[in-house]
Amino acid sequence: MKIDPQSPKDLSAQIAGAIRDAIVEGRLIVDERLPSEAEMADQFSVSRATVREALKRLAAQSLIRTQRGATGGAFVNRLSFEEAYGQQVTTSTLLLSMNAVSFDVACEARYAMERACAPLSAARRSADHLAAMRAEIHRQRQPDLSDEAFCASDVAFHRALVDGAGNPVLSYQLAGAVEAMQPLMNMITFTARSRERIVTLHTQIADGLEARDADCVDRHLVTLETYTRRLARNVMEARAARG
Amino acid sequence: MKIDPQSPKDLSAQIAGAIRDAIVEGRLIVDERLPSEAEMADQFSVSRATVREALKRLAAQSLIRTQRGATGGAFVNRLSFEEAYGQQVTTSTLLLSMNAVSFDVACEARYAMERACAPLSAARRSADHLAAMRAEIHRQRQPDLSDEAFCASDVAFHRALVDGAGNPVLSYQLAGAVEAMQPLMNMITFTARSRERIVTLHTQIADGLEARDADCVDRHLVTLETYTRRLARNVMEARAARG
DNA sequence: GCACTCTTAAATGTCAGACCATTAAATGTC
DNA sequence: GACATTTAATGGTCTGACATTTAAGAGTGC
Repeated sequence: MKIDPQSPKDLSAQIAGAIRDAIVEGRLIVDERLPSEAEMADQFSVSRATVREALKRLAAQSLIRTQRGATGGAFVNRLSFEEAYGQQVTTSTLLLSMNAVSFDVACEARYAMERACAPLSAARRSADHLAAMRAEIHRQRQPDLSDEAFCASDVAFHRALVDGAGNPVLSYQLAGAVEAMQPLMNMITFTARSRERIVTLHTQIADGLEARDADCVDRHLVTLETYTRRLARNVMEARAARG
Repeated sequence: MKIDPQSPKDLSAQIAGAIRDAIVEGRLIVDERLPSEAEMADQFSVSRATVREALKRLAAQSLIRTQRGATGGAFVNRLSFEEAYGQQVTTSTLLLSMNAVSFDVACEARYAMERACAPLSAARRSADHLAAMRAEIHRQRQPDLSDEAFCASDVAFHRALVDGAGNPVLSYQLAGAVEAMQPLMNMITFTARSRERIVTLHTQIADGLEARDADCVDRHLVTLETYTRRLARNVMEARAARG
């Protein structure tokens, strides 16, 4: 692994890139220990501080983990679905909030993906998944539930639907889409949302999954999407008229 | 923004977390300049090196960018679809390669999402998207095309299909799924793949999009998925028998 | 021989101070 | 007014030191 001291890029960025490539290409395998910071500083002919900055970059992406002490060091980290999921949510949330993505576009993407899960979930959902969804519906019926808690329960409901497909890759991919929508959803939740309507649709979706009726689930997901998008449009128009 | 010097976590991780939260919650807005490294070192009562390690963590996630010079500093970065796309691909690729995700599971997730795009793409694809797909099909017909180039063209074809839906959020989400599959696909490409069969299916898909026939596109995507998964299964079985 | 304590060494985490490189604005010069 | 020079601010890098954590080894008592 070599770096170019004349490159316009930071040395720490070059070093981080070289190590990242080695991991992606399999030259460094999971749980393998990297050389100590001092050794790498020698190898790359840079100071230890520069090596450390490179390692922090990799740690921020969960590519390595560090341990202190005698047998410590930096180790190639096995990226877990949990970690990947967290990064996915953060990235998606920022992407939506920073790029003025319209509610319509985000909503369309979310429901398109969720509908892709519906047939798989109808075929494979376990009793546990169904119970989780019923529990969230029950919670959503409590009149004294705060708006924030209702939103969180809504996310949990859809998460259970997605997990029901029994495909961890699909769950990971959809997590970002569903969770990143929550801030956008909050914009309309506090004004015009009819909880009763949503609970009814959730119940119909759960019923469809219980009967393993993919078409039924799909139909009601479409209805939910249509309702949500119309709601958002109304709120936007009302705001435009007022402002 | 405060940090706890007694916390078991690294100071640089705490500082990075505090700044990240400020960005996610909107207390720091796009293109806003952070205090200089020296000022932050004062504010947090840490050394400049520690602040720098925190900033590198944020830079690795594309949350900030830095500029040198008199009016330089660290600025909150507008996360572009391009950057998010790149991170998504890296994360997904590592996730699949490090967690022994079976080809079947990854393939199912990928085609489930791609099929979700099909109706949107059939309705909205522009002439440009169609032309891009035809061009890739033409390339795939060249007998002297290397296996790597065929794979890349395959990815480009499906990317054009997804982009045809005209939803950047969907394109971003699917990019990881499609590109992350490529290394897995390579495992079978060099042995059993029939280019003719794949080119035929690609042509039928493009025809369907040209006719704006969503069902036709979906049907042939299913066929492509089935073919791909059967191919992989055969290769695995052959390997198991040989080994 | 076993269990316990102490020492030691290796590694990361942090700090302080210095210098370099880059950049734009301020200043000077014609 | 246009151009060249200086200057100050800032990130990038280096050096050397010390603190903290951790596991292994050495020593000690029974």
